[in-house]
Amino acid sequence: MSDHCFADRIATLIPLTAEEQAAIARLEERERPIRRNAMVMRENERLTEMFVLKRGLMMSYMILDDGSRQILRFHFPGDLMGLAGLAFAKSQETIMAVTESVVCPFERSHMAELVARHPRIGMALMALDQISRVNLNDRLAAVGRTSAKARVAALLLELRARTAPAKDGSFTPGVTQEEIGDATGLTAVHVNRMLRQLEDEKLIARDNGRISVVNEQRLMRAGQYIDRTARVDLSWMPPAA
Amino acid sequence: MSDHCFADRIATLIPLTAEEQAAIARLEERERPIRRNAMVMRENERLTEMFVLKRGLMMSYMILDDGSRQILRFHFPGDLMGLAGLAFAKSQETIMAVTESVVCPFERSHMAELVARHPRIGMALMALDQISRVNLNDRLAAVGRTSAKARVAALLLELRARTAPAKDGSFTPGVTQEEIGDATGLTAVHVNRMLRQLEDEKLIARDNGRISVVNEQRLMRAGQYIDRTARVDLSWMPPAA
DNA sequence: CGAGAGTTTGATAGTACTCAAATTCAGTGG
DNA sequence: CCACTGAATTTGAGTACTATCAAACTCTCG
Repeated sequence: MSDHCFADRIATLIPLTAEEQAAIARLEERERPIRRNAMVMRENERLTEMFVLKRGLMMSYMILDDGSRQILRFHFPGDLMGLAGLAFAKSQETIMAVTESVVCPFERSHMAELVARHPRIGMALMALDQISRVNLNDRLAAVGRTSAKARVAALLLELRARTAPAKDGSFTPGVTQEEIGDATGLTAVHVNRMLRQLEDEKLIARDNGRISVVNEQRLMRAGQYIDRTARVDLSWMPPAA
Repeated sequence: MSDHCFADRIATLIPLTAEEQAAIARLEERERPIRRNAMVMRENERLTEMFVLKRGLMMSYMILDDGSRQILRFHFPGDLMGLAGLAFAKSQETIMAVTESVVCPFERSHMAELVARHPRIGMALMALDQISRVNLNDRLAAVGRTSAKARVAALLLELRARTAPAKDGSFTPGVTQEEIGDATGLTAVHVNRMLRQLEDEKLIARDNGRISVVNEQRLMRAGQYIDRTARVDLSWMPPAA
């Protein structure tokens, strides 16, 4: 299973005391299954909750005036969703399940209480959020300044990094080509052509939706991909009280 | 003067006790003047500090493999700079002065102590940071899904909103057309053409670097601009202890 | 087997880029 | 005070990348 609880995620950053773990676990007391294409949050809807994604794949997106969609972020198990709404009365984005998913909803005031009682968790939360912001920075740079092929290559690598790959190394992105396009600022048609090109150049192989990375080095170069996760450093954080 | 201290900024979100104000003020004890084009933080440089921008205009950017630049964010007086590095050992971005500026540097461990002692400030800090993230979301959507003209229009409106305009309503963006291009994912040449087009359509007027918004309604529509600042809501925050 | 979502391919159009050069402007030194 | 300089802006011509439109194809699921 690819279930992940939030405490596990935070624990990858800093060691947690048993008490802290228990406090975080209280955010995840309720579980709610979400069907494919169902939304847990809608643009302009009144905001009260946040969510931890327990299982599945979800995404945040915005719809523009002309009806086009920009996917801002994909959410993977263990991710906190809806933090961006912290300062707003209404949601700025829609959060939808790309595949069958399970989320744990909680009131944002619970988050406030948790942080008030456990400031270290608050700092860890901020750090976690900054990691996802850096990801957003990378995405902006890709969309603003790299070719269509590079953007598709980079997104494939990102999806692979966060999806449990099969033992042969292949993985199922779980997203349609249209979704890849909406995340990278391209049309579905052009995404398809870029995938074919990557395949023709033997950087990837495709078999009915499954994708294998054939030449990781070249694919990473093609996508100007940087793995930030290797460089996380929270050594400056004060130790547990 | 366009000086702004950080406490003022936070105070626009939530009321602060005198003690909280004093604690925040301690982050700003040192001031450092920064010349135009000077950097306070470089990509891949070891990270230890964060900054509050006291005066001037600065920006964060990344340089890609081919040497092109993506501006991620402009910083205005009162903004906290460098928070994105919170979880990393090395900087992911460069922060440079667009105009003469003054910053207040402090160690990130000071930030950790501040938040540990004043959890409410921590929450406010997170909220503040989410506001800037929503801005980044908007930028991504603009770059990914809107026309060149729309992106330039949106950026002009953003710059105007955060720059003290003259009494005739005109303002000086303070950025070159090349910088506008690097922020919006366009070339300087094309930015120039879009400005001319906006001028020809009487949405803006230009006079030697100064820009006046002639038809705000149409410019906002052209840029699909949404003013998020009006919708900030922190009423759920617990009151001061 | 039929239906619908998703993918693939072809032909054409259009937006934005590249390259090159002229022009304006602010600052500097003679 | 003026020529000089480099940065920034402006304009033109040609090109390339990506979008659009349309249709065929494949796969899954009921």
